[in-house]
Amino acid sequence: MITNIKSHLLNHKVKPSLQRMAIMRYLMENKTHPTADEIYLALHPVIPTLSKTTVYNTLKLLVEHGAVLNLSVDEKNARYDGVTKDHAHFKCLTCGAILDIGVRPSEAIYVKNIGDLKITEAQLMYKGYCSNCKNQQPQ
Amino acid sequence: MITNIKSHLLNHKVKPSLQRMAIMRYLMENKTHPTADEIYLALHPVIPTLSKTTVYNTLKLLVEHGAVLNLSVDEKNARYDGVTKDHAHFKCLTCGAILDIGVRPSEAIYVKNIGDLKITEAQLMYKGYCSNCKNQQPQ
DNA sequence: TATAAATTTGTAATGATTACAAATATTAAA
DNA sequence: TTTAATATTTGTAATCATTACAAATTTATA
Repeated sequence: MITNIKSHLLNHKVKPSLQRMAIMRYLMENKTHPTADEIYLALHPVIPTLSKTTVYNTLKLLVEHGAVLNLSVDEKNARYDGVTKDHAHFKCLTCGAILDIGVRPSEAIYVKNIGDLKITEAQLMYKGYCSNCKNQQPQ
Repeated sequence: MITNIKSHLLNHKVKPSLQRMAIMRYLMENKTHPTADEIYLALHPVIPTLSKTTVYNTLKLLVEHGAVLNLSVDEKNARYDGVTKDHAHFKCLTCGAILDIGVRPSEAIYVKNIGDLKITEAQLMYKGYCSNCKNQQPQ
């Protein structure tokens, strides 16, 4: 069951334009943690007028409004996740795939404060080898 | 007490050239998780012939040999940590400071495998507000 | 010392992201 | 509905971190 895209945006106080809905839908339907460029390449054939700047602007907007997660998993480019609920990520060191995994950082680590620090967010990032790659050498 | 730089490099099978020792020393003495550029700017006055390419090459080499950690905490540039033992990082959302904290991911999360995945590394990243910034608005 | 190998350097390219201003679409006011 | 104001999208040009590459230098070896 795919959540209603428009109401998801409205819930996050984002006005649901054509482009914004397409990008949000893409992230909700594709759990591959795509880059901005991957999103652009996928949507450009569907919305021929779409510009890459709009993809960047929209992702920034969606992240600011909490509708999308920006992952710092990739050294090269930012990656985005339409699933904002608490979860961890796994990056395969061989094929580079980034998978969602069902460990919830906020459950695993019950901290809101460490010393003087006020914690608002905990991203737990695993690296290793996925099932397809664990018998191969790293690239 | 500052660990001997040269033996640290030798332990990691890195030949201790002048430039490599200077970069390694900088990382061990400065726990600020500097970027490549910050390292270059700090060392260039001391080693006038130092080139930025050497800083990049050396950091890459040190990371490959496990002498330095590459953090994916910053969206913009890579950040490096001379402390390679298991620990977590905290990024202040106001001032951008990245602090080491004494939570050890591998202690906090006792996993070597999740499903089919073979875990070799777990980076736990906290975000929030540091003691200096927690009463201010985010930038 | 001569030669080979490793390291460092500088310049030019790459590639992700952003700045900016024009074009277009949407909304509100008259 | 037209008009004006506002928001959104677009394309181009700039920025900036990082890498490619080949020449220069240093270090190790014969």
